[in-house]
Amino acid sequence: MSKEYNPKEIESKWQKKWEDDGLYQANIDESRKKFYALTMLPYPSGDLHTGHWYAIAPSDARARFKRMQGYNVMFPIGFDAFGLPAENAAIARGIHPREWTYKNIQNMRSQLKRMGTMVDWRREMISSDPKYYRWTQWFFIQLFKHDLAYRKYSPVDWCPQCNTTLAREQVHGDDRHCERCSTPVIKKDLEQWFFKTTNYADELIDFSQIDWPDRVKTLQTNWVGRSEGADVVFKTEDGDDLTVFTTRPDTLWGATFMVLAPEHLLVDKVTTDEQKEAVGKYREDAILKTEIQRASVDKEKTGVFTGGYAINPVNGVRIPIWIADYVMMGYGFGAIMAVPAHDERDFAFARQFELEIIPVIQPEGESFDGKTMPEAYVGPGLMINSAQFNGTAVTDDKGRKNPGLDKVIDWLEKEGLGKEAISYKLRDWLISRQRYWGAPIPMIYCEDCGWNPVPDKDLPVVLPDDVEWLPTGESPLKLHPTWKDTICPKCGKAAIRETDTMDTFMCSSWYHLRYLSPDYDQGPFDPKEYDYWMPVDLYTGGIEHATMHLMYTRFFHKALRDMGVTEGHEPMTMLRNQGMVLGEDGEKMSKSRGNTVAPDELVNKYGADTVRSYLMFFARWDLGGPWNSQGIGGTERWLYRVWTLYTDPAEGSKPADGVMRDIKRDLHTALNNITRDYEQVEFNTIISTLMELLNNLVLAKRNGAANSPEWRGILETYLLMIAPAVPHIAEELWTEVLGNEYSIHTQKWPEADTELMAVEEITLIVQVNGKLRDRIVVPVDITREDAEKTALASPGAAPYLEGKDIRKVIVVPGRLVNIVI
RNA sequence: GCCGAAGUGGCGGAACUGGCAGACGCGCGCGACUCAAACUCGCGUUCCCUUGAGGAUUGUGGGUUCGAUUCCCACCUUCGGCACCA
Repeated sequence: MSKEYNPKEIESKWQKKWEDDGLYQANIDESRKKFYALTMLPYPSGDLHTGHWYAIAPSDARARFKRMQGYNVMFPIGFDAFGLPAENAAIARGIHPREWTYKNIQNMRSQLKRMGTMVDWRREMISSDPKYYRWTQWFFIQLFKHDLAYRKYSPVDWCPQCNTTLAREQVHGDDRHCERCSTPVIKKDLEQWFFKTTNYADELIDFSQIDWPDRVKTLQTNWVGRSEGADVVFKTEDGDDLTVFTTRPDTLWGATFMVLAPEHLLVDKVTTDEQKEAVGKYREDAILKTEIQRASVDKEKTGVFTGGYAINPVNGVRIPIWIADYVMMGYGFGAIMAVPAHDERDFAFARQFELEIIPVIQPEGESFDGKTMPEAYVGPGLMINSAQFNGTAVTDDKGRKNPGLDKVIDWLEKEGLGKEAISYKLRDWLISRQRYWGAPIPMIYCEDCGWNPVPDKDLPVVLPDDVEWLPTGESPLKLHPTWKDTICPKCGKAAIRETDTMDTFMCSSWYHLRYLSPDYDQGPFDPKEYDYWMPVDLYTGGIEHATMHLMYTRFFHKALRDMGVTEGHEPMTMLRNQGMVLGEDGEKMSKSRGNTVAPDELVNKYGADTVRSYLMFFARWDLGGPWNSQGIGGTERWLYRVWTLYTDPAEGSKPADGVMRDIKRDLHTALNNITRDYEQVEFNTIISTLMELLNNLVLAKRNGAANSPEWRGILETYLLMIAPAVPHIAEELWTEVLGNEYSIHTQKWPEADTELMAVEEITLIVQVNGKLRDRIVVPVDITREDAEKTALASPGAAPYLEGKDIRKVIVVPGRLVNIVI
């Protein structure tokens, strides 16, 4: 048999057979350990692009590896099918978003199948299906009933391009642009639905139960932005409470003025008649500025004195109240105590407006003078000018760990002047969207009864088909003549529906639960399936969702736990991120740049196995990198050479001396390394090890190995090793060439034999002063003494030793001898 | 400014306990095959020079060590995130 390798033919043949046989169906099997492998679901944008392949194909290889290891593996896929592009296509081209979406899904589904994945298609979910979003809506209602969803009127981020509000997480970069369309967002005052993500701030930064990349953990930790400190109650001269949050209560004695955000509620009250005009003007300017864009960091501080004064509760000192836009209404209380001696921003402000600066922390050997200090001092030291606390040590530590803070907070609490407090940058999740193509928020507003959820029996609240998709800034559902009219579920009187839809991140927060039982109608998922499959054992996807999807889904599970829906509170035990495949020019792939690589064309040209293995091989998976259209020839050649190895007749007669021993050692060493690399989700070295091993196999064959009775076993093991990465060629060679029983993908992953890995001889490295001088082949079990003797006498080292005193000889058994002179 | 990741040949990258730097692949060079080319196969390929039992070399500079890509300190560059967060 010496058939040519024809990937096109064998790939479609096996894909069909695998599907017909249901080879990859994942069913509960209590006798086997489960493994839930999950990759982030794609948005059905029309075509599967290289990024999809990069995310899915190596993840599929990893899932196949776990399957061969004996795990019952579920590797599902679905579509994140709600979202703006569908609606924009409707506006631009007059196609219904549903039609556009489902056509794309159909296309992408067949593209996905050409990849040769082990996806169990019976478990597919589509988030825009009513049978799916019925449960998205049900979850919303559960959150509402448990006080985790609420409605609030507040200034919110609005994307003028997408014509909808956004969550804080979906506003990116220093120009505060929309995550989807990159248009800078503006502020609007609107009443919107929020989820109480802030309830879980502390839990969200606890990663003790999960194995996630440090990068993601850091991003989420920074996003939550926990600060420890104290709330301190100042009084205005009128006697109103003016509470501030501070991380530095130890510097309270150095507070020489206060600053309110321009929007702060007390501004009007504290402002004196003389200052009214200036304050009013500043406020107007500040509000305008927020509309355009709030201040860059390095600009000069601006602000206005209100004319009012506050009393510092720790020492009774009267200090002026200013307003300035460097204080944000959205954080803490929208008001600060300013300690210019020990805060850079307050310092800059004080110098700008010639306000008093009183140092209250001083390192030993220094003597600060508020009038001459060149900058704020933020380091450790001893408290001064602070009454009974003088001499208390202040360190660099945050919160209670810092002795100065600890003592002052205790004292504040005892005196009733303030209390320990923690502040977060995390905001509640704004989920209302003024768009059509999303899950309707299942709430009804009645003049008498207020907001009530749609009764369970009326779910899903179905999206009507007959709407106009005009980008008006109002939800298209609102403009529908009848859809919003309904009756109040409480009193039965005429009422209206919520016409906004949900953020699509709501849909993707729980999709991994729907795969468990996509057709289940007694609840969002079948508890039996949940108990068996959850949690996700390995989740793979891009890092761009670190502070969006990956945070939302963790929030979701913590909320589900508190609502009694599930027990687990971490959805994904292990997370690994892939990088991005860039264009050959090193830039992000985009149609407008013309540097995209179409996976369909690659598959036509090379076959799926070559594309799969090249994606695993060409870069570190977690980093990604530029595509190289020449490089793919390397994995193509590898597979052709694999084919030749199995189909060309044996050479020579008998294996030469040591050939079989050497090739078995190579085989098992490679197996050992590949097993480890799969476990560690490091794909590039898997392929390079397989290539290297093939080179050795070719060599061994040339030296007669193919005439050994052991050769067949070696060939079988090699096929098992390549099977997860290149499933088609492995199956073809396994069944059609070796004539083994179908299917290779139900075979067991081989185990590395450590005895066969052992070597009898090693190359002893001889160094003189750490420099390589010789290599000598010696028995592996050579004694220290013999190794030393051999090294000292070695021809490479001897000349360097002549006439020198040998000070020391380091012998590392099995590795090297270092002679120090 | 703060937080994080990464810097190794012409390129992607490897080196998994501190012990042979450059595995594997691309590219390139030479050779075989061919009328010729492509494919394929074989050999070579870190750099430098005064070409040898030579020297240098993992972003830069220091340190620890018999020995450092690996550990420590300082700095530089690139990328990502946050950004007046009190």
